[in-house]
Amino acid sequence: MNDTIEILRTLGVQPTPQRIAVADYVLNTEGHPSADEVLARSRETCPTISRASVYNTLNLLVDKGLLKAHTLREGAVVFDRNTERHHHFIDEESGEIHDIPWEHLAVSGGSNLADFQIRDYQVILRGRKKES
Amino acid sequence: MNDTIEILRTLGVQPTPQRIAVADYVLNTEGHPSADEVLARSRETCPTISRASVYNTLNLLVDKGLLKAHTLREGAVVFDRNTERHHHFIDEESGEIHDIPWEHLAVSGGSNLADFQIRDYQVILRGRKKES
DNA sequence: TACCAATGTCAGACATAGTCTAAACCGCCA
DNA sequence: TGGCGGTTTAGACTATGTCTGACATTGGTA
Repeated sequence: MNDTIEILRTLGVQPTPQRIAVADYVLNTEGHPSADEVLARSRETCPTISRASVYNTLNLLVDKGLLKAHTLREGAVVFDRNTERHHHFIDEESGEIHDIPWEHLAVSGGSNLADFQIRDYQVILRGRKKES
Repeated sequence: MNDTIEILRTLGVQPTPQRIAVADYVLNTEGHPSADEVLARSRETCPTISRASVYNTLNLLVDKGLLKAHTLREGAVVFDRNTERHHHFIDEESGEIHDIPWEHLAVSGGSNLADFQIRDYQVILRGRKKES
């Protein structure tokens, strides 16, 4: 919470209660929430926050590089506090999205893609998470 | 066109003018059109077709396995007549989506993912297509 | 302290993707 | 002719996301 305020200040962003509520949740979750989920969670600590402020803050954090937006789900963008390169596993039953560390998979054969300048890539896996 | 009618019949689907217009376009394009693009193109041959019929037909073709739906673009699902396994390259300037043949890339390291039952996967590449 | 400009927030309007519904329509068969 | 499925249609509806213009808050300056 105090950390969150500090982070916002470091970015040169005024730490308003609304921004703190959004950042505090979204930067401290392992999940991949949609804007709607962020809105709901932010209202727990800042009940009057509006949809517009949530979108503003999320887009701000993406611009500042603290957050990544992925279009992994149908219908809604999800936000990911993990900004390092990584892959994604999507559980087709629960809809849950799990991060897969970059080192866990290797992609080879890029030399076949001479026509393309590749700036970024990731593997998207789908299936079911085993009970654990 | 006659082929398209035959394909629909084989699926046990009544070949109506609307379905023919949709299928004829979407099964014969190399691109990755959104529902909206399919609507516009279908109206060239069937001017009265409605949005609902386009969605109905597209979903029908997906159910029947003739088409795949991908959430690669923000805001809209795209349809892909290529139902074989393959990867995707997304041109970040033009937004164009290109198919990458399955054999052109290899993904290794799946043994690190013991917690997951993987049913399907693909590599998503982003960057710029070189002039050719 | 008082003021002002800049910055933020808010509700609601708007745009767009997609689904659903109820009525009309069509081809077929009696 | 009349009826019966299956199909299409316009429009209502939902949801995600952006935009706008009014209002609130903040920080700086005197």
